[in-house]
Amino acid sequence: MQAQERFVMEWGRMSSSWGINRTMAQLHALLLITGQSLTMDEMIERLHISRGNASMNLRDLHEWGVISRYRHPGNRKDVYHAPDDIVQMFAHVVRERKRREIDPTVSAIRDCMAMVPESDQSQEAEILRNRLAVLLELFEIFDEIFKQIFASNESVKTMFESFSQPKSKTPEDSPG
Amino acid sequence: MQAQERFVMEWGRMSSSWGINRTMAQLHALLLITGQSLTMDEMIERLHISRGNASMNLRDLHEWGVISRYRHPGNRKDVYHAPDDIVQMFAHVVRERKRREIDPTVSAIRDCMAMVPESDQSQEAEILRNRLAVLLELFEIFDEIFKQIFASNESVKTMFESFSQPKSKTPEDSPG
DNA sequence: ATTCATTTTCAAAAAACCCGTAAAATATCG
DNA sequence: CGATATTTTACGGGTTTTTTGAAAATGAAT
Repeated sequence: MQAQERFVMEWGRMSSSWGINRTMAQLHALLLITGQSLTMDEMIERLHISRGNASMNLRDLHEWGVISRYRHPGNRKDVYHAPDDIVQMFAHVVRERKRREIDPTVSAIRDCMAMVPESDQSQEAEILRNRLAVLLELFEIFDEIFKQIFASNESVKTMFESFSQPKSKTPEDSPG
Repeated sequence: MQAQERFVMEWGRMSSSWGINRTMAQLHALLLITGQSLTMDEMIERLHISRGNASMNLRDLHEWGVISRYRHPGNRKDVYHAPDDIVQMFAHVVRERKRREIDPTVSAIRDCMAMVPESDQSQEAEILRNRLAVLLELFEIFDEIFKQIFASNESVKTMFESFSQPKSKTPEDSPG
């Protein structure tokens, strides 16, 4: 399937701009776009990567909560699967990145604010205080917007429909 | 100023998670948080970086449109300055990343869709079509939301106030 | 308990990325 | 123009990140 391959390549190419390694992005893309349950061996073969690389990145993807791992009874091999709801998956990634990357930075900004003595009325200090405050507010706003958008499954659907022109939808298979 | 230093370090640390190199993030942070016009030499000294490194990353920041470069009459040295409106700056960065990173990916996804023959009614093809469509819609939604949020200076301000509790604001200096 | 299939770990190799140096280019002044 | 100040470019080496491959660990089946 030529189109699948193309997508996997593109996803891998794009990943570096966002601080994600190529293999992880490609594994994710593969599961996402095929909708199938795949074994590590199948993915190793399709992506031409080593066993160790696959193992580590699949673990990371699992820790990120964007893929799941099953084992069919009577079969020793694990199979990996991406959830069918891509919108939810997206929301999940954003939530996770916030937790891991934004929240620590917000803490750090608060620390910075605490490091400027109240008594310091210099212009330098005033500017610093102001800019830190604006950044904090910005982060809060994005958090708020995100919460409103992805508050629940329902609202995502609503959003989804109100923002986009309805297009033809096709049914999908389910895990397993 | 201890707090400035701390912020610069934090911004540099965070950058790697987002595909931005440390020096570029630190230069940006420095200009952003001090609100001052600084020369390359001043920044080189504060960040302990080389001339070449500073030059290249300042150029990149300028190409990204997040800093400006002036030269005061009778002075040979360039000075660099970050715009005072941090919210606008943020909007600008998002817009730019969309243009550079998202748009090409959206094109690629369209290409992928075009690669699946209409005639192919296999489940594999249906799923692929569906998922690509969902991704496209997602990108469109985010685009739409972003446009609505940052449609104009005014709406940003409105947003800004409606989403966050009003806090004490301090005046700032202007470029020069 | 042993074997066999599979996954995980980790040290080392490879690749990608970043940065400093110094030479080249550009700009300003006399 | 020539001298001086400053910025830019090129590239070699250093650092970090990613990937490999093989050994160790796991765990299911006999």
